[in-house]
Amino acid sequence: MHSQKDVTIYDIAEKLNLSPTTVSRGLKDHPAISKKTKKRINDIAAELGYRFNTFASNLRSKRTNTIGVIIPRMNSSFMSAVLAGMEKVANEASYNLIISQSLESAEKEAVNVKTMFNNRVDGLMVSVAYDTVGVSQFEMLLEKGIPLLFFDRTLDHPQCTSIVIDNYKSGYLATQHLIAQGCKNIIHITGNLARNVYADRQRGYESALKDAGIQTDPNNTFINVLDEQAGIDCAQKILKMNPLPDGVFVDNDTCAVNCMAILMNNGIKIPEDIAFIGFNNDPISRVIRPALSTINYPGFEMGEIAAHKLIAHLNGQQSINSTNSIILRSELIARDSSKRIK
Amino acid sequence: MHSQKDVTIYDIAEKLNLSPTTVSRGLKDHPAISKKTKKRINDIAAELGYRFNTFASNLRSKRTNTIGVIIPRMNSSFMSAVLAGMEKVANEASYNLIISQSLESAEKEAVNVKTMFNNRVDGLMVSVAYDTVGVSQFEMLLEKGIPLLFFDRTLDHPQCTSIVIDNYKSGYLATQHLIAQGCKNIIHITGNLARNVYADRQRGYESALKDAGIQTDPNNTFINVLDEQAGIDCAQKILKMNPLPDGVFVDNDTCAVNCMAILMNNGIKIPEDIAFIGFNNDPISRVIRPALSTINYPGFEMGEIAAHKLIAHLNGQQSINSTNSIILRSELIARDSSKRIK
DNA sequence: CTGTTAGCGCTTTCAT
DNA sequence: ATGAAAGCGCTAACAG
Repeated sequence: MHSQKDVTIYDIAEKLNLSPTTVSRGLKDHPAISKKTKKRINDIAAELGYRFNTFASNLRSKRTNTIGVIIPRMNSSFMSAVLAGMEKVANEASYNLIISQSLESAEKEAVNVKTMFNNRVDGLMVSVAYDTVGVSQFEMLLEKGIPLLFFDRTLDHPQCTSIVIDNYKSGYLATQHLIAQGCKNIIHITGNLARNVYADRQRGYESALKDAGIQTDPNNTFINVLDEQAGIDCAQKILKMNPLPDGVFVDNDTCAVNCMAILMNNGIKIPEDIAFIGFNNDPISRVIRPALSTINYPGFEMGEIAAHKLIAHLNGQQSINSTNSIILRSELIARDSSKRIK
Repeated sequence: MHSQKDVTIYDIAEKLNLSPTTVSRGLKDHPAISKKTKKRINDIAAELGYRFNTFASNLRSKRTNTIGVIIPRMNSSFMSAVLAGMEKVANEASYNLIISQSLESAEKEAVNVKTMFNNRVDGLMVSVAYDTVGVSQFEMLLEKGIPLLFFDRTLDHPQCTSIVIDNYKSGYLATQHLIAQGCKNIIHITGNLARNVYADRQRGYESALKDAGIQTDPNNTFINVLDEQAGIDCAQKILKMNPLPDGVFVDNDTCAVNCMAILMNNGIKIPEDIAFIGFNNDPISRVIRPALSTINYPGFEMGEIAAHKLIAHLNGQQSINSTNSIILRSELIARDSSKRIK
């Protein structure tokens, strides 16, 4: 079923009466090799159908020029933006990216870490799964000195840099905005409070209520996985409330629009009856009617900065550790779903 | 900056007075090794912080258990579903997947193919970029006997299997549905007609019109990249038409909803003035109002089947070639955006 | 059930 | 500007 024998640099060397060393250098565009020799090498390589053997190279050189990325899911425009930012920076520095998904499972995440570890990634960037607990699954990397960086959904570790937005402030601003529109009974739909992003937004939500003299109510915080079904479920839950809330802050745009759709199907007017604000500035927030107010999340920039930090570390220019963490700016985008005051 | 020396199977062997072979087998859960020895090996491995060296293994064994996937973009729910289906099947057969994006660029796609090639993927599954021309960039794989399979956006090659939906029929059904709703002046917003998916849908569109005795008009086919901006641009173009069309068939839901949003902003009523039907059954089609009629695309199933076919080939059970191509069923989902007849 | 030997294809080191 | 020698860590082939 399979291939004939592979062409190696020895085959090329033999054909040209050169050493394998010279061929290796020639193929890598090493400065010490003459232009002419390089051309001969490359011509023969093409003619013989030579292909570079990454495994032999990595085995010998003990480096892979590969950076691992583990994310919960590939499906949001936010994540696409992050990955695009990472890929841009990595490519410019001639690193490859290998990306894997935990599918929000801590277990799969641990397997992915191990695979990345065995694949000798030079460094790893992670946004942790919904239910990840502790950092022990990452210790093997740190013991070997492999730099580990968290972005968006982070874990605390003195040896790790984190790149986040100011989730506390974002939560505060979102809630404050609803209050400014006259909302007094505001629900927060959020995720696992063990995750920094949700915990910080919840704190921001609570602070904003407190600063406005509004009592916080634990029943007004809904915790779920923030997907489409969760949005639908929350809508059902809201419809049963008495009195109805007058404002809803959802930590994810996709979840928010699904929730809105069900409420509107049930005769609720948005923003008149219930004002909405989401999170992420997903493209969906712009096409839905009423357009969804949201918090802009600079994903591309986050990806760029994360990759940049990691590569700076690999080049010995800067260290990965918790003192180098970065908080990016996010901002509120007010659209029709929250505008009750004209 | 980096790590101490790596622990190898030799280190483990020495500690236990075993041969490296036995250790290698023990770590792999080889049946010929006693339970007891296996346990000793694994315990010491854990204690020493041993990590398996994929490169050495791949170099020696000349197989990687890795399947490459190249897709245009990671950002649609359709693609997520395809990848999830592939990953499920691949994992069950203990293959790893490496995924890369062409970002719709034929050039980047060719680079990705080369990288996959150098990484010795056992097989490759590709949905080609928007502007890919010819199959020459894939010839190196075929020459080495590396199986190549196309899905969704395919190329014709006798040695390659393709997994597609019936795009002709889908285009026909979508158009026929609009006609059945009373539309007589129907626009088709589609992509590069060099791509099978768009060419086939366009043929279906034309056949449906013809069968209904409606004259086809080249000006009624809009060709673009089908992203959000394209949807907006198409809306502007439609607004300038006189008379306005009464039906629009868009080959992508995301593009469709953006187009609808602009039209509605300009006072057009959907479906009363213009009926809409999209393609893919993206989640967005369900939350938008009016809900978007669309064509369901069985992405997960497509991913499963593609991976299954490729792995069957690698196991010598079945061959990858054009005679084994598969056409999956897709179906029309009628929602409010096209329902003019009650 | 366990061991010996050799070599996968490359790059590093040291030489010239 | 080029080369010789060695070895990265594993597993296949053969042996017992």
